[in-house]
Amino acid sequence: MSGRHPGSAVTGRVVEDYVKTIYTHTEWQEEPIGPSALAERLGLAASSVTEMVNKLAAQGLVSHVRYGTITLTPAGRTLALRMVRRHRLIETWLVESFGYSWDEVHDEAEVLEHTLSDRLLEAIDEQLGHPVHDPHGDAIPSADGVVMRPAAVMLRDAAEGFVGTVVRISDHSSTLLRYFASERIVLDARVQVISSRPLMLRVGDIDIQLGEEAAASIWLSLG
Amino acid sequence: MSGRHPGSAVTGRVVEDYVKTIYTHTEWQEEPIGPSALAERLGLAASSVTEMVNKLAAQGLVSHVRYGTITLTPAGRTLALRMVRRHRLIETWLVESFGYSWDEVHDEAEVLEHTLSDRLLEAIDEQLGHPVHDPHGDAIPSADGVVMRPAAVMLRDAAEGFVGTVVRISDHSSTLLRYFASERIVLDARVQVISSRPLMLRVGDIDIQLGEEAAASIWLSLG
DNA sequence: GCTATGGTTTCGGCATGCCGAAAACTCGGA
DNA sequence: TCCGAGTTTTCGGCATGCCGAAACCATAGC
Repeated sequence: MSGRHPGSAVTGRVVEDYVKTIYTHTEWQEEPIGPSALAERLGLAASSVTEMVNKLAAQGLVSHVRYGTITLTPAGRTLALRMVRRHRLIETWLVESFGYSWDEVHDEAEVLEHTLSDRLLEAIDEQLGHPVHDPHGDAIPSADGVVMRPAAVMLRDAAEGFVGTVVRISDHSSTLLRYFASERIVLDARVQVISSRPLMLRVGDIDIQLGEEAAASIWLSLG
Repeated sequence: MSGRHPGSAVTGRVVEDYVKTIYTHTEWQEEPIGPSALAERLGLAASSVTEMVNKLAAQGLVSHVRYGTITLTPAGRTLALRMVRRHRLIETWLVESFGYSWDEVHDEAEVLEHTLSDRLLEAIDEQLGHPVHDPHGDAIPSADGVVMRPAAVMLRDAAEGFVGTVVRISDHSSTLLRYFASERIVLDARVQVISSRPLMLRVGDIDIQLGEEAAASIWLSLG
């Protein structure tokens, strides 16, 4: 659009989604994301992603060397944190104020994170009492971009016999989320790793066997 | 877009805005809207409107004869009422639950009306106790498209000496809205028409002179 | 009845974002 | 070192919605 002078901060649904997705990929995993994984997450063709990433790079939100991975610049990270904050605050709000269950909030938050005004969002934050994590246990960055995160291990990597409380459950799959809830695997639940292969988890006095995806979806408190 | 089989109900921000604007034009005025007036209201070029109106007509939302005016079909009216309901419920909610003043809600509602899910909207309706009009006095259609509207005269058309209560204030201009508030011209205020040309209005024990635009922005109860 | 004026429509163009196919590249294994 | 499988990028295309300029129409006034 011609009405945008060069160098101005260009946002918009699409930019916001790319940047947020790039950020969340590295939130619980070290290696930066590549075009095909990003395309996968966004539900787009790889060619579309390459194209868009070039535009993001031109706007200084992302750095990307040809045939390499994609990382956020400080400006990109700031925008990403802003979007993550919005998403998680909205999820929390839907659960607290409207009785959504935590496997239902994702889609609605995905839309609203782009459309609520700052004013409304801060009013919601206020009403909620400035929560620091959402119903899944994911950290809610503060308005100025500070993230508080508890030390945690992924269940998959926890040693046999390890005892801890659940501090995070990935919201990647609604099905899994519902399953966990039905098995009493919820935030702050005390659990014990009985065995690693196959993975057996004791919750209360019940032992549950979990698969690969599940084991990569739960984080336990460390210390 | 290829993924849409012919004849399916196509919605989307743009369609929703056109249809809603066509509807609200005739809400307090009889003659149907023409392309240039519609373009004016939407902030678009007339040529863009002609184009889009053709698409709406092809989808059965609107009827339009070349060089003539634009009217809603039953399907179009249904969609329009849905959008009006959403807009006004959201405005009411922002005022009631977040302390927005009524001259501040419009822009936010303009965005959110397209993005809140039905579920969230109905939850909000519930929390508000199913209001039948918004903070300006505009009717909120019910979920099944029924509109309750009080009998009213536009202030401009009220006879000298007429006494009534304010049942509607047009939200067309924020400036005007703020002015009215400062003069105690609010919903349910009891007012008297002292003279017509120039228009003098008595509110409480104060007489206020109003201009053309103001006189076309206020409706008084009839009977 | 004719024409001028103003609203309406057509047309070519542009920007954004997406796609699939084909070309370009990387890197591990032989 | 060379090859090939798997990624990444390029390229032409498409859909949506918008614009301005030019062509078109309706009708009021003469």
